[in-house]
Amino acid sequence: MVTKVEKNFKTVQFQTDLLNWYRENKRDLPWRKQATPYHVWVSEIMLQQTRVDTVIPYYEQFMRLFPNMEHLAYAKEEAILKAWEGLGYYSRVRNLQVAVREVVEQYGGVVPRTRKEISTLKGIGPYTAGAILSIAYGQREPAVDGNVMRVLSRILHISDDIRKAATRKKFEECLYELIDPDDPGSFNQGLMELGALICTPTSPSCGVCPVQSHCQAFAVGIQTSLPVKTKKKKPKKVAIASFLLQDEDGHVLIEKRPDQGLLAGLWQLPLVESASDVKAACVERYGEVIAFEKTAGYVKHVFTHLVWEIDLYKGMLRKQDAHMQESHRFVPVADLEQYTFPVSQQKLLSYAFEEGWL
DNA sequence: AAATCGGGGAT
DNA sequence: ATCCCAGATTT
Repeated sequence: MVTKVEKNFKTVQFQTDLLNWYRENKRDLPWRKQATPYHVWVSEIMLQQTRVDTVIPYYEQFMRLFPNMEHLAYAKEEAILKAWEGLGYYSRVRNLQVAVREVVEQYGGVVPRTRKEISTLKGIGPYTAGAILSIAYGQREPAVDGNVMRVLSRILHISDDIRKAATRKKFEECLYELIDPDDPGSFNQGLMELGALICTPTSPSCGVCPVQSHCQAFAVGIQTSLPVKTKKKKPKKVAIASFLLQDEDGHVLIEKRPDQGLLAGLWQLPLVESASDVKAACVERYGEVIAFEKTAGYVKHVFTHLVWEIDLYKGMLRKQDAHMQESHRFVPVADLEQYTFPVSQQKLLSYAFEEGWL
């Protein structure tokens, strides 16, 4: 067997120190009340790239709406998207439903217990597989997220770029040696909790760290220069013209986005990207527009890899003149809340309400 | 290996 | 402004 962790590392003492601290200091989080595979699964999907405080209310509502795998498996897509509205990375909830259906229909309702099998499920990658297996099933499997890489890069003084995929594997190999054999779930959560509460990115609280004596970075005073992470390039700007188009009854035209790609399947005010002649673009798509005007409405919305700079235009469209497409719908203002809108669109709609246009 | 996929909070 | 967050999937 190849050893990844240095011989003089006091593994058992480290496990004890971490677990004692975790048991005393762990936060009282809703998904820790019931650690069934389904509860852990839902929480871990929501927590991907998303902060604990953001997730809590979504998690509680989601478990009320879909209390078990059968409920989620047979829920309508509109219902699961609505429950995810505002949380971001919407493919997560679609993948979750696909995977839950597979468990219900192919695995007899039992979440698979092996890394190999569970990893075939949509949306379950290396981290989530390890989290479910260790927390719900008590298996000695690593769960390497951003917290764990930061904590371990400091404790073990690992300087590999954590943005590279190979680096995550290196941490997993270390963890197969380090992980506590008696309580792997608490050990993994302890590492993450330590990263969230003590071993924070810019100003770690090393003075009160329960594993300070094990930390090689602290020993030489370089904890704040770890982990090493190459920075990524800035998002690209995209000019957007959004249209608030109402018919003679005051119904609003909304559009369903394609089922692939950015914000897939969510609803929005009709929009065009980088049009030189906005009114012409609007008329070409939807037919003759009355009282078309640019409003003072403007929304800047930042995604991970691009920035939408949205100008809001408004006008009236007669139902009989409108070029209607399958993806579009005129809806009464009171019905808007039934649809799932991304945050950028919620900002636009809020503005329209404030102006008294809706 | 690099790009895509949301949104919010801390610094 | 920049980084980070209990990452996974697609290209």
